[in-house]
Amino acid sequence: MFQIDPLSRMPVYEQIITQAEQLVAREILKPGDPLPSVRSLSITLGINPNTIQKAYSELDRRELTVSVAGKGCFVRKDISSFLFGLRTRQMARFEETVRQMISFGIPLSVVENSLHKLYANKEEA
Amino acid sequence: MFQIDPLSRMPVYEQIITQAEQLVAREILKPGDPLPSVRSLSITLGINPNTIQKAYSELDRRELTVSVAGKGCFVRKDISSFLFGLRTRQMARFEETVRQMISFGIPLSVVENSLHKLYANKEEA
DNA sequence: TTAAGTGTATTAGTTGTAATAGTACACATC
DNA sequence: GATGTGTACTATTACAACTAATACACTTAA
Repeated sequence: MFQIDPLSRMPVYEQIITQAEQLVAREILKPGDPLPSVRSLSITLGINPNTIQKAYSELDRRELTVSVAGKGCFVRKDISSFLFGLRTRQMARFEETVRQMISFGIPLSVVENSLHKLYANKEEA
Repeated sequence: MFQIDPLSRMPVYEQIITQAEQLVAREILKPGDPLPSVRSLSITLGINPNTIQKAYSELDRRELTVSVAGKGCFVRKDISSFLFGLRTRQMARFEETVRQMISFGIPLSVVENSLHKLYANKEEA
């Protein structure tokens, strides 16, 4: 369910955050579903429990999950607020990327071409 | 000519690299033009000379500049190789961003809309 | 020739973040 | 009561970014 690339520059806890967000966005994880427990996931991935906890805390803060002592960490029943925030953040990233393309003089036609090609093959993603 | 945001998560030397690339891409810096000297820029920005040197070394490596001991650091006469690499790297970044949009379920129409709006206002960038 | 200004190299030390390690506490469930 | 859950805390290690200080080689111009 979760996979860590130790060679990536992205911190492990960020990798977990990103993957959890994607699992929910792709509806593999649905509202009410439990995430692996802090300890079990730490064993599965071979990393320290504190690192998992750091990721889960951030997921709580982003209103994707609710963690309850003694029970576990669950995807929120209402994730509309999270999904809105996720899309907003991603659109901001996209706009920043496009502004760079413009400042680098990359023509719109080239960008459009790439965009359509990627969306055409969206099954593969 | 260069401005550093100390609050940014981006390392100072990367900020310098990015800004130099943009200055050349926007033709504010042209082939043959000198960059500020390591020492003068370090004083202007209030940072250590070594940090500037690290940025300039990377710019040399990316074939944007040529540094000559005793003379200075200059934009290469032939920057075609650099510009090609720059566009290639930026396209890769763009594709990664779009893949995330897809995995987050953001519709193509929304992305297209944003893209065209940004390119329509390209003067402002 | 000399002085000043260039890039370059080396070594050392400081700072901040990521991650680990170990322990302890509070809560829920059976 | 035992087990499994999230949470909290401190200490430690590892690494990258950055600073600091110094030295060297080269170019230019007085």
